[in-house]
Amino acid sequence: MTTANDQRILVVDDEKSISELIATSLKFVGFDVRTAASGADALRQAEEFKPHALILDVMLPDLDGFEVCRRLRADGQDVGVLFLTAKDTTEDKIKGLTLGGDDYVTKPFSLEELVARLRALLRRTGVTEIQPDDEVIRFADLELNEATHEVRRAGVLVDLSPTEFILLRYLMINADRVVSKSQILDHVWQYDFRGDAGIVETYISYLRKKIDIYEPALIHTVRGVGYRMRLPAKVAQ
Amino acid sequence: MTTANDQRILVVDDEKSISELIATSLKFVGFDVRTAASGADALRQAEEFKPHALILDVMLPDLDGFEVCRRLRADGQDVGVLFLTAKDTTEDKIKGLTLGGDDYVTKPFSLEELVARLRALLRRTGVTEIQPDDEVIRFADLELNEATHEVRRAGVLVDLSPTEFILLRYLMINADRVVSKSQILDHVWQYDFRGDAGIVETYISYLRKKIDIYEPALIHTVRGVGYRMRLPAKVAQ
DNA sequence: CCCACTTCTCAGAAATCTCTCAGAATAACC
DNA sequence: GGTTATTCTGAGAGATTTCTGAGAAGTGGG
Repeated sequence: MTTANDQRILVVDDEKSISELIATSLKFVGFDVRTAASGADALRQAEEFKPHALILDVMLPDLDGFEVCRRLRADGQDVGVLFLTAKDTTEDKIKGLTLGGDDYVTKPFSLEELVARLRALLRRTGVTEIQPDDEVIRFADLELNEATHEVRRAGVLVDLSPTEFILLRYLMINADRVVSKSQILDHVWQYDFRGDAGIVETYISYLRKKIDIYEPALIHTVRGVGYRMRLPAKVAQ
Repeated sequence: MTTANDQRILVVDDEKSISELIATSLKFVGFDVRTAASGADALRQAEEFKPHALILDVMLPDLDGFEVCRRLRADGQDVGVLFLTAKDTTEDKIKGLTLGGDDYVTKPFSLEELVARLRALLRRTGVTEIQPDDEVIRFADLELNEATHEVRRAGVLVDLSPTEFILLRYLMINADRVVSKSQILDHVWQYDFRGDAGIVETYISYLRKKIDIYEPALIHTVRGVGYRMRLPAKVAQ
């Protein structure tokens, strides 16, 4: 399911908890990951690691992220960059980032969102072969389009809120596998969410009311374990 | 979306931030770009790079842009030139010196505007294969003509301000995809704009009052993500 | 110099989303 | 069948995002 890609990503953040969180997630979905904790370190590692993309905190102890990016490019390294910014980063700093295909995500983020954005960036910067349909995830008669943000069930447009969209994508990516409520919480919600896993139940309920009003139901509860997106048919086990 | 074209553009400006900004944008939309920081440098590079067009600041440390242009032509290089001028450059000066298919853009510019003008120039100077309808962008019953700057909805002429026009063009070029407010800001507004992304909301509102008074509405908000131009309820697929 | 137009800011209204909570429903277990 | 643990779902408070009108400031034409 998680396509083998072997693309190299360099994650740069001085908070180790953050860079490791990201690194773990990215490795899990198949990327080849390294981390750096400072701008200088990032430049050094980029040199030899030749990453396809960077995930780069703009707030670093030495050089800021923009400077790192500038130097890399000056150096001829043509990598896409996904910046991490604090929510209150002034807009003019962020300005101009989306021009070369770069993008930014504000902290705190959800891992699903980060990965989705990273994939979109890799797609744009053309490191990977263009697969036009790459932006559509399908399961049964469910269809989720990343580029247009459209979701259809049996061809009918379904309107989802941002969280519902990310949750559904997570379920679809993990189709046929059981995912626990805490897994969902960890991936779909922002990493600083302090609430209780009960919210997942609420959102599953929202989703069902929007996409499982059609037959057959696709979102199934696995009592005591979590949820699983699947078709009914399966006879045994 | 970004058509492959492989046309060579030489960007000449002594402010590195400007030439890099332009280069990044042009590369992203598929041009083959080089930069030069002085008139002499420009002449040297033009010699070997054989660009299809130049983007040329008129204010250069050594030779001014017009002189560069003159020498290139004297040298037999038949390239189109898009001049960059300060806002207070007298118009006569420019008009007198821009021959044939040349054009000029005043600083600060918006990147969408720059790219559009560059494309128009390439079209005129015939470096590229003629795409007759290239100057009219259509979506549903909306029609935007680059050459005449006319916009029609359902055949009816709609009067737009300059910013509205550029914004609408950006939305139409990206029809069916979601574009974020920062993307819009980066592409449509002048690069020195210091305000916040809220202005995009205001202009979307202006546009809606001018083009979405007709049914069906074409400009749709994707909450939490951005805007998207689309027709309603495409049934299947 | 005035007028028309445009750009941009701001702030309140409207829309929508997030999250909590608590009782109802369901499944599991004895 | 009764009991307990788990999940479902509706209601609602509060937060966030978006929309829009009003007006200040800037620009260019006549």
